[in-house]
Amino acid sequence: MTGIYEELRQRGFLYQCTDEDELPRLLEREPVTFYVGFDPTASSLHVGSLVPILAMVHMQRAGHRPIAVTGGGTALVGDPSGKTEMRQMLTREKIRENARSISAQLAFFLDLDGEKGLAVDNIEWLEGLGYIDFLREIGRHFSVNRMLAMESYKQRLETGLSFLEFNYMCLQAYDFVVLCKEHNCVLQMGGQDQWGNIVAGLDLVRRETGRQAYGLTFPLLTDSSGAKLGKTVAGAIWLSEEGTSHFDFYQFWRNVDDTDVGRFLKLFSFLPVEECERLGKLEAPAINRAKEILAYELLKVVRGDKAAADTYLAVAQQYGSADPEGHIETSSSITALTAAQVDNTPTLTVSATEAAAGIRLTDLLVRGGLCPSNGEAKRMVKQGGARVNEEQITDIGAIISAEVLALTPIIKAGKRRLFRVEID
RNA sequence: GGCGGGGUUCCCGAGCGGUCAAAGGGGGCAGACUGUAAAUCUGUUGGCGUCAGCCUACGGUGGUUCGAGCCCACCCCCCGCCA
Repeated sequence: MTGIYEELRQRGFLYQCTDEDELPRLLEREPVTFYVGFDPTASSLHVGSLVPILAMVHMQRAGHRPIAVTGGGTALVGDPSGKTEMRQMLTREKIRENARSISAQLAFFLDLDGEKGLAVDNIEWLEGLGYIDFLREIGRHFSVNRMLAMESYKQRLETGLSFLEFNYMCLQAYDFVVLCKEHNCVLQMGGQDQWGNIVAGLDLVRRETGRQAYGLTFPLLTDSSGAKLGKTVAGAIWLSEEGTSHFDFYQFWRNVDDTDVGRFLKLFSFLPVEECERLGKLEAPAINRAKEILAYELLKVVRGDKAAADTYLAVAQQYGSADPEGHIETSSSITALTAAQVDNTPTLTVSATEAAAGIRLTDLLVRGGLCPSNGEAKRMVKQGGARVNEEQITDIGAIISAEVLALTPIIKAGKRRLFRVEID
């Protein structure tokens, strides 16, 4: 059996490690308590956080103990690492609220009940810090000269960096010390932009406790065009269902670039590495099966088995399946799903009275959430992007009659987005 | 605190006082081609409206003008140099 470190490496989770020789050995030798920090800057995590989350899941499965730290304290300061400019300051209430919901989301992926893992918020120990005490005990270990030379500040030294943000690194380093003392935590993991903060943390741990700690970073997740994954104009792809519907979440992964399939399967599914690689290398139309598997497995991990099955079947019903005969081999449970009649298509319900009068197509597009405004709906129709039960309609004034509505028609905007209209 | 340079639509960025909802690029969306992919080409990209009309936008507030992103005053914020 391969070790967890090797497993993570093969799956593409590793970017940098502070000690490539010793850490793998430590991980094989004993259960290690490690931590990953999450910024409560939004009320939900988005797909960008999947890399750290899945890394934690793999680690926990291998017997190690994760600490999910929400940065309710550090978010009051704001991490300047890798950012071009200072982020909008959030209110304390908002941060607390965000921290709570993020913490709850993490508990969906990980066992954080205390024994096998735990969840903490660094506000717990940061809030009560006295300024003078902190400067004398912690501040004295930091060299401003060295901090200024760090990569994470480089960009900000050009555009501007406030003293507030400059302190961020010290606080995060202090987190590590606290976690090490209280919970015996000796490993911190994070995105590659966290390297500077993590290294500062290990240094401080050594100075304060004399213990050897480790750090490990994940690669920044980008799609093949180099753009950060999961941010679209419509907004990020969220992990929560309120933020992004099952259907949209599925479609997002179903439409990734061919060249990303294998990489994403390795990172986000629990299918064997060799299988991920084989699926990612499929040619021409067969690659679409790999994308279905990717979307299905992702949805399974993030939203659960039922959501994944229902959504896959609903989409298959609309678009067909890429491999109906089952020629492509996979260990994914997707193979068990065939021709069921579950329908998870997004649905817009309209009242019987308005249906009787007929409803304008543009109104339906807006109400169904496919277009943000009336103007955009008209544009969509005019350009031929709108379809009602596969029939293209280009008249912007078109009214969908009561007879058509009675058929619970599928309204489409473009090829990928759609919903069904039902009469109440 | 002093001097200088800036704040424009999702982002970058252009913008003679009228013809500016605002050039150009990026991104997005749609169409064609495809494989619900990529590349390419085309169209489109503030809101409302029974489309040739109205409303809201060019950091904020007032002002000058028949008329102001475009001129003036004050204020706020950002950047650079100096203290």
